[in-house]
Amino acid sequence: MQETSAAREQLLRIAEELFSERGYTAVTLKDIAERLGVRQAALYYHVPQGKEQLFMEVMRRNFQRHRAGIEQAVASVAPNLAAQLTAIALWLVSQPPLGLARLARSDLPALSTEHARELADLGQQALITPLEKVLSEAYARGETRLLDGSVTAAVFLSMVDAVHEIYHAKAVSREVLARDVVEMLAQGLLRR
Amino acid sequence: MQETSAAREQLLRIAEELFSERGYTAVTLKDIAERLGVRQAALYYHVPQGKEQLFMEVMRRNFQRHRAGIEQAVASVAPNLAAQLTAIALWLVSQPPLGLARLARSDLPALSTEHARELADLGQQALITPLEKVLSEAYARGETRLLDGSVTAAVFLSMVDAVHEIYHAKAVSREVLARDVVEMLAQGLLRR
DNA sequence: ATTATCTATAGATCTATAGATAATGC
DNA sequence: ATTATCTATAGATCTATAGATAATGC
Repeated sequence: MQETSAAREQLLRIAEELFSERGYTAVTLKDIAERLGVRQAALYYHVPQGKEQLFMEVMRRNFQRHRAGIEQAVASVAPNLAAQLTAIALWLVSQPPLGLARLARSDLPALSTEHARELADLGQQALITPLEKVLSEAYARGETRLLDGSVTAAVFLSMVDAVHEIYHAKAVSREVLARDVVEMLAQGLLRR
Repeated sequence: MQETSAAREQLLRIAEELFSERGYTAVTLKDIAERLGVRQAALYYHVPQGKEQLFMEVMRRNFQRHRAGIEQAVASVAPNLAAQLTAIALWLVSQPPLGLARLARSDLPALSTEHARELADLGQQALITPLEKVLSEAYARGETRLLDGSVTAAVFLSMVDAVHEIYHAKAVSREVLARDVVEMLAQGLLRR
């Protein structure tokens, strides 16, 4: 692991904000340096291998944080699907947007194949696998119909990610939107 | 309207494929020219104002086609929410991925403010508004609980878009995934 | 001596323009 | 004459490297 100074920490924080917002290809090192208030070349002191290394470090932390955040969210509520999905959704909307579709379609193709594979794996482990677990346990408790876990997990993540988009246009907090979206998925649109 | 030749038509088709897959910033004119089998400079014969114009023309058509496709999908089935959403979903997964989140967060910021606004408006008219109509009519028929139409519309679109992602990883057709996703949303995950 | 920046710049890539060329249609 | 390409290249931008400078910590 790379040793870490306050300045380096700050760089990773800013880089995560920008990469999460606009993605790997749309963000330049100059954009990041400007936000930090330094010259573009100064970034290379902290990240000698350049932009791709910076993105990889940011994403590794990002997924690691999500793995912990989701685990914590699930453990903090009763073993009940709606409660656990709500807790996960609230965690996710408290963080920068995931943008998994953009990551897969725009960002990963711009990286080396090894790095692309690594991030795909980390995303799987941090996000899909924990959700599959929550879903399969809910099924075992008799809460849900039979579902394909990985499909449901991916759909859930994309719904929650949409909250970040909707939030820009609506005068409602992300928390309220997150709860609405989870209820929508859990209960369904149709009257019963 | 620009006059249109077979070669120009072909260019717009290829450009739409690439832009839909990787987004505005990640696709270069050279990428498009290579797929077409011509030199990068040759594109300027068909699109004298360059990359941004090309993207705008591609997206205008794209949204126009979706407006017609969704209208047609809705009209082709019984006035029943599940049926209409399924028809819309099947239409959407038969087309290149929308990637609305990437459009909003990565692509629009790279365009002039006028063009960004135009595409945001066209997306609203082509996708959100028709879905809101379908939802509010279903509510009027007593089929659904009370919902926020624009939130539900945005969530639906992001779920359906996720099908393109999931499809890469699963040995299931987009059509089957689309039906599963709509049923998931209509019925909800929980047993009743 | 180490840490964290800076200036300057090379090299690559990307968009866009200018002018030449070849094929087809009148 | 028009259509559709080409080669060549200017200009802008982006990543990355080299070497200088200033501040702090021993």
